[in-house]
Amino acid sequence: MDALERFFSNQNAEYDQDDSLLLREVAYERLKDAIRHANLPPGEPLSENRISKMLGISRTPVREALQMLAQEGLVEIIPGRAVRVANRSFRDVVDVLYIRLLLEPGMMRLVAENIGDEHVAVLWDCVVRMEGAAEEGDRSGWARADTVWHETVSNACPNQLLGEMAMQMRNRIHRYANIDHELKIEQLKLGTAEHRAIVDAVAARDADRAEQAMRDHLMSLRNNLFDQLIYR
Amino acid sequence: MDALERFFSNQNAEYDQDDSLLLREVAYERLKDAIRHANLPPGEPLSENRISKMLGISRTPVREALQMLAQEGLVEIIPGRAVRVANRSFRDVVDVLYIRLLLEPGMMRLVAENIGDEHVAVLWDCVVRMEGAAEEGDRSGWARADTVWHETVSNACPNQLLGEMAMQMRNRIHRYANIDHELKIEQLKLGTAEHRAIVDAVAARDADRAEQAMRDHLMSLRNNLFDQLIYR
DNA sequence: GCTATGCAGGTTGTATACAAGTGGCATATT
DNA sequence: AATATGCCACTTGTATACAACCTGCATAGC
Repeated sequence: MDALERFFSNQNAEYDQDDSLLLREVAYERLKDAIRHANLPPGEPLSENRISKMLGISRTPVREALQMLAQEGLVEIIPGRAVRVANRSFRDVVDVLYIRLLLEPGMMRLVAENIGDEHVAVLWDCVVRMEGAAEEGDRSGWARADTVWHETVSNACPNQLLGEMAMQMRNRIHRYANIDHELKIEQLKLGTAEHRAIVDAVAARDADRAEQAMRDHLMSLRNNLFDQLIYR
Repeated sequence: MDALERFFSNQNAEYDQDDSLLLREVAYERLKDAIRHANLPPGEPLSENRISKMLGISRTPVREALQMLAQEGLVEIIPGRAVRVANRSFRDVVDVLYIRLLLEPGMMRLVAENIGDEHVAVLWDCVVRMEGAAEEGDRSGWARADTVWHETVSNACPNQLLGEMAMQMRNRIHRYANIDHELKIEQLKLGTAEHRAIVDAVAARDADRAEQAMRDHLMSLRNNLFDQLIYR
């Protein structure tokens, strides 16, 4: 029983009621979770046969789920030979961060101009949770709040496609770097402050400031990541 | 025999040697061409069964090709009910153009800093062809040169993912608007001049100017499209 | 004339069967 | 001992079979 099998047998209960009615969606969600949370090493082979048996469904929807994940860059399909957890390089992280720096400041501008009060409230709540988690050194709690924060922003973006693309880009980086467990406490605090600055601007519906604050946040993230990734 | 069937029976010869060895790739390419060049109206139903019979392959690779196209926004899958040529709205065009305005100036900066002389030569060649086509009022010739121009830029981008995303965004708009046949001659000439300005900057490896020239080009395109789309 | 019902054809979703190819290991051979 | 060879388990790719569902139309009933 390897890591993947263990992950699925532990988490069965949670998904039993996840009836999207489309098995490929179920397989997609479960595989995505598995790759992100089961610490599957890059290069780990993903056999369609084994996965379909683990999930109790046939190969067809599993195959389709794997192809979705491939288009998102989470898995790598070597035609006719194998399917593996994507082996992202340092270069990929640099590339994705460059794209995020192009997309997300512009997204934040739209968000600031259109966000509703409920979404602002969620963002504030996330910031509060991040502050608490940073104080307690709770990295995974901080990461969860961070994820909800970014999801909220993407959902609040009136340009739906832009929101989706931003989320996809963020997911790519997080998968590779396992950022959650590598940031120092002081970096969590700094990141929290940056999020707060962004929400400040958004709550004031100040598009210029929101855009710039997001840019600052991403550049800070880039610096942190470079430090982490270069010296290890 | 409907439009789709006619398209496939006319174009069989061209693709007989397109042995990607992966039937889903073949189906993908052929469907993509069909949607873009066979004037399939938005909403046109695409039956997996019929397509697989037309292409002489089974439903499985056709299905997978359709799902790829869905992720690119070219077709729309209504789960359990139908697959149709995507019905893009005016709003989608606005959204995609906003994204292009975020991505492509930044891409142009990278291109200007890294492009090789061969690519520059191709870009010049495209501009020359566009000038000729604009003079002669040859819209489809102009569109072909324009497409090659943008493909070349995307390929010259050292950030590969960024290049791919830019191409995808451009494809979305072109499918919806059928831009080729709607632009006025004067707009072709203006567009050509804008392309020339960009290549000028790129050839001089002037990243700032290239970025701004691309931004100008896209804003001009946006204005043209709005004029076309609003008043019809 | 109008509504409801049911049947028929077609659609997608899923499961399964089959084919072709790969890789690794054990064995045989030099 | 080292290398070559052949087999076997396993992989993906494709084809096909089956089930559930939806849609539209025709018919029956009011």
